[in-house]
Amino acid sequence: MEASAQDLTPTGRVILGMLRLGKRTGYEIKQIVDVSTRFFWAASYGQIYPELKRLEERGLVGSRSEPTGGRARTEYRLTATGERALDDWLASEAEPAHEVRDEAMLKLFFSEGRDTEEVLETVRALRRKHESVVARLREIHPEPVDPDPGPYLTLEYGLGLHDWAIEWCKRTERRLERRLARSAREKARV
Amino acid sequence: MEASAQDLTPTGRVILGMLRLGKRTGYEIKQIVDVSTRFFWAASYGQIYPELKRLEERGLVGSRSEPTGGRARTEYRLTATGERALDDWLASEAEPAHEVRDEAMLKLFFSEGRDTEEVLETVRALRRKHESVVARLREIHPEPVDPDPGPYLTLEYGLGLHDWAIEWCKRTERRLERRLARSAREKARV
DNA sequence: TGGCTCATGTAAGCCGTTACATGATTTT
DNA sequence: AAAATCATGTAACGGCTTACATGAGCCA
Repeated sequence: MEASAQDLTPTGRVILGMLRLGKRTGYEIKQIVDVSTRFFWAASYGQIYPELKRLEERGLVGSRSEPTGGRARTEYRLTATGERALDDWLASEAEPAHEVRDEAMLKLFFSEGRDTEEVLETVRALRRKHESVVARLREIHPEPVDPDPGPYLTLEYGLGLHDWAIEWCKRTERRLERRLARSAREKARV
Repeated sequence: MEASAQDLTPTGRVILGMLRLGKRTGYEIKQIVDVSTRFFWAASYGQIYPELKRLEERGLVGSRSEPTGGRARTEYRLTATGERALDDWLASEAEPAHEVRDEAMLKLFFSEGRDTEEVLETVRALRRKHESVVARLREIHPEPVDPDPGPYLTLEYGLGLHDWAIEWCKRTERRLERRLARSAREKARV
């Protein structure tokens, strides 16, 4: 039985993809993940190093010791099997995983009856969060040009999505501010 | 030492929140999560039942056996301490967790050089996915009216967000279709 | 009477983060 | 000389999903 796309672990996918993009060491993979896919797919050292070894055992990657002076360093590359597994995964029509954990939304869900001022602070914090993501995304590529699929496409998606979220926050903040002003007026009347 | 908001586990938060909304059994909590928060915060039986027991040990919830005929059934309710923990969490200014795992985006990130037709299929599948989410969200509340924070606010967010994603997919599909037509013309010329 | 819903739980396993440990090289 | 960066790894723990196991009540 051939190793198929379904056998790739989540972190295995990132690793194979990054190796094809020319990354070589576990360290390098982690660095690039942290400024690219981590906005929709993170990976930690605790996953990357063990997974590289497992991928090697399964023949999807090969390794070579390439120290920098006295500093240990292992370069990895895709094998033909690994490349096939990557392509199979990319072409696979299995329902792609999509998970979200958004604590701010969970707070808002349970916010009926809370002080408007407090809720407002939750929304403002959420907006600031999305703004900081947008800022970091803009740093990555200040001048998007490449119309092809690949890193630019997902960057553009991220920018658009977080921009939308910022606008939603602003609208919601205005709504809550009006509520606040209204209840202040009512209080004054009493 | 008082139990503070920081001690609440992720699932613990959902449970306390749902109990305040009037849910009573683990089963009921799971049912409601599956048609509400699960779009931004899921929970499974394997987490809910053990967590209810832990919350009880810590005094944040209380339980009472309330069988339906011969069918075992345990009703839970918030204690004063639990209510305080919930409020503390809602008001806490700790950076709220925000995690995304979007396999479709990961595929697109690694899609440089893939057949345009294949990439197009990935984007179409993504659009269908968002469309099905929007369809399910619309079923929940066909006529949103409530302007207050709470379930309606997050529903509105979900609808807007997934709608935005659908539009992005459509734009991207058109872009890729043009690319496909262009390369078909070029091939014809050769 | 058969299937669905209500209801509770456990066990195995996967996946992941954090913190720790180590040490060389490069930059300031 | 110190701090940052390059580089690799492990251990402990947390959290979650899936599958399994069980059984009562309700409806067609």
